[in-house]
Amino acid sequence: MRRHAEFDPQDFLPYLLNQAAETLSLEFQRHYRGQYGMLRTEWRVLFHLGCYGEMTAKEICVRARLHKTKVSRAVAALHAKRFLTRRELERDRRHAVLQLTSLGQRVFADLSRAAHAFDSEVRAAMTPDEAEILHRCLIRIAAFETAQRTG
Amino acid sequence: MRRHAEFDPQDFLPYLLNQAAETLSLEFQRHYRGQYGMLRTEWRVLFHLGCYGEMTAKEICVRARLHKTKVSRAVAALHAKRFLTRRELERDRRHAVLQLTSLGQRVFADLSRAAHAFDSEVRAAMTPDEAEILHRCLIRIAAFETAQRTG
DNA sequence: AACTATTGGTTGTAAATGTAACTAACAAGC
DNA sequence: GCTTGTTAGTTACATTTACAACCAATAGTT
Repeated sequence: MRRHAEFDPQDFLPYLLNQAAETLSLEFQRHYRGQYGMLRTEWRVLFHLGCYGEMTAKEICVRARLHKTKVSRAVAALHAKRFLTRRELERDRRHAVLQLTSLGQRVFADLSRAAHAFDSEVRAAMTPDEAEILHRCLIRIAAFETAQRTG
Repeated sequence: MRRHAEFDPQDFLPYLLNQAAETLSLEFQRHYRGQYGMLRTEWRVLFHLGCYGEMTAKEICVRARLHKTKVSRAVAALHAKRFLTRRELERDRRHAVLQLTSLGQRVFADLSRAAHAFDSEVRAAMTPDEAEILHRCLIRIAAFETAQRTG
């Protein structure tokens, strides 16, 4: 083994980052998937609507950095579940403002609590200093290049 | 805006981690996808074979934390591209040892170089101390829970 | 040897995603 | 008013992935 080991995958930051992210995603899935039959994109959309209040699909695309087709389908699914309502603007009927229903808000509150708990659990694996540095680094990395996937 | 902002998505570690990971993945894709028409899983498998030398599909599953069906298909694709060979063990014909061809090794060398460069580019966005802490935290997070997706 | 369990790996099928093409509403220029 | 361009959002289709069932080889039990 390790014959050609020019470098260890574990030392390759993009790779490691992916492993870590996937680990957490898979773990948190069971909350929104198991309890509410939601998909990852649906959870993200709900999350944004819950955190920021009503907004249009386009705004969600930009904020959550999701492609508009993904958002479109997630919104349709959440609508079918009666988690949100869509209200067309009269001044520009292309826009539809999305808003959580009270059911949607209850679901958000529940998942939000779970998310908080999960976040704390992750943070417990490190010191406050480490957590802060991690946060800082991730913000920087996430800002690397954002152009083409917000269309 | 920010009416119900009980917490900002940006402060939620799993979420931020995902954003960062996705940003880097998408960016690095163009190397293996554009140049060699490879998929993400194919790149990962090639990467592991290149770093550690020959091994069986099962070993790749464990090391790379990929499901066996993903590995199976990636191996088939890499085989079709003549990037690797499979050699059955006589003592147990269920196992097949996988090994990069010289073509596969050249591709690995090229992508490995690109990966190194990319890694440096990411690291350039932080101090060595930060990079080390980031690395440490990610290792810990990646180890959180690994059971069910290595089968 | 026959019977069951386990393991490495593949294949079939349904669900999810990406990409491009599309519709509808608006805006600007003529 | 008509043409052209842009924007918000949807739909269609092809690619990718997930999950379960499957096959073949081996190991263990009797």
